Amino acid sequence: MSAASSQPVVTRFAPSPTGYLHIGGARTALFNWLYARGRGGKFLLRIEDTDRARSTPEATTAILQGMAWLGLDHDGDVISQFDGAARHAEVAHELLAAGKAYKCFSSQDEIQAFRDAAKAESKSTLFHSPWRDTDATDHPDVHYVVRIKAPQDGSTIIKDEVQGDVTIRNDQLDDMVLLRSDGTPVYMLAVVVDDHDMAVTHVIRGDDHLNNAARQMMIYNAMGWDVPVWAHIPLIFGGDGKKLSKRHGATGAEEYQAMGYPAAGMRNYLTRLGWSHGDDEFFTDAQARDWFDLKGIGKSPARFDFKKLESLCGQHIAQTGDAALQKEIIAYLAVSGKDALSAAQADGLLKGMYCLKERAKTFPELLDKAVFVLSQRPITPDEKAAKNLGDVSRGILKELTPHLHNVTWDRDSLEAVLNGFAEAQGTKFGKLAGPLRAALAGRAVTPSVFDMMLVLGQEESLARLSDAAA
RNA sequence: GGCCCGUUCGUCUAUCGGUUAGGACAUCUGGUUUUCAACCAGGAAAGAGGGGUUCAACUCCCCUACGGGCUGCCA
Repeated sequence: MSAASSQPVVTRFAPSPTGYLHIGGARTALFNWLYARGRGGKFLLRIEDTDRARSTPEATTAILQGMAWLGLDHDGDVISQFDGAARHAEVAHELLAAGKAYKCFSSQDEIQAFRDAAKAESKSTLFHSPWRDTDATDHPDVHYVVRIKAPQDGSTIIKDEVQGDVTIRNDQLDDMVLLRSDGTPVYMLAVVVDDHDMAVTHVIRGDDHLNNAARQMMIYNAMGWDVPVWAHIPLIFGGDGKKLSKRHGATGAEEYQAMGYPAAGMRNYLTRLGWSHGDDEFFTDAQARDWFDLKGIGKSPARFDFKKLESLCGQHIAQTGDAALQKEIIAYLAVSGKDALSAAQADGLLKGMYCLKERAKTFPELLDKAVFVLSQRPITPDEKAAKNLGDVSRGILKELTPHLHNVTWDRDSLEAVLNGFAEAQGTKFGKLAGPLRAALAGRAVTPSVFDMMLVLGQEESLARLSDAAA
């Protein structure tokens, strides 16, 4: 085991700024965050922007926003990998000086020709540079790349916390390029140098990097550096078992935010996707931090299931404090481009939150249940509600209204009055509910009639009732 | 092509050689109810296939099938 296990934990998330924060990347970030936060360690963020053609500042912003939404706060400054280019090159030169790397003068055309030929003959396409052991006096005066001298026999064992020990024969490793012919470092070098310099102890990343770990270990070994603890986690698939892509719907974190899923529910779902702690399904952030470990991560890819996400989100909404929920909903409205709430609406929403949050899985759903408190008089009933406001119903409402003028406006009194009124009419309260919903909310589906009256208050409730009865 | 990884109910998963293979989401049935949701009770539902090892295999080994990854002067 590496020396890293006895040091304070340092993890990092290292996305490429070529687009939004992919939901799979978000989970990788979450795992790193959870691991570090649960152990009093540090969670670092490094933007892998060495591919200048594809990297954009907009993408970096999108990634930062996605992480902010999910509450994944990182320690220290955001590090740009590109900024470290000189240091990366320095390491390559160090390796060159130590005879652990060499200058290769083969042109890309030559290499390509070799690979094409090898492929045609179904032979290994690993390129063996003829320059590995040539004397400097034989070097031509042309551009060259710097390649590492890969070990030629034996094997490399990746001790992975998720995948177990993975053995790769060294003859499967080629003398990979460290510095391009223009002198710039490649990614494979940059990650290793950065992870070492940042003192990263645990590398938790997608398993598409599993094989790369063996290549990267060549650099660690050549430099005499400690190898970090590896944890290569499986990717997330769409519901059909294929790699999660646009046709599955949302792939960007901000899309989930715009769809109105609460961040806490998202964290819970993403944490549980591919990781388990016995039978625990619903948990708080504090529990997640306490429980999260590498051993609990599964080895097979998991499919994204919106139904389960919603179920978990519903539970989180129900457990979140009213004021915090109101704040999150206001933020949701802003990012999803919907109309902002007026001060009165925000106030009403907060007042009604106690009964709204019990019955919504997403913010749009909650807002839909909240129309009664967000609307102003006069209330225009929708089609279904209108059916409950026929002549007979209006007559009943007209008769009922006076009974509500002198009651104490609390649940018990209201229930007593309405039930008594129903009884007097020779009917049951259930019959009254439809017209009352229509009058109070203009809808056929609403929260409890009593809750609405309580939230709206006596004056407003009576006004709406009179409006409808008129 | 070569190398590497994976495969338990529809889905996420538990199990770490001996269990009636457990839970959750979804689904079905019944109940409660003031609409919707929620809630309560119950049901159906799984070890990819084939060989070994063992008294005993979902669990260990091998092969096959299927899925995925790597094999760049991309990250």
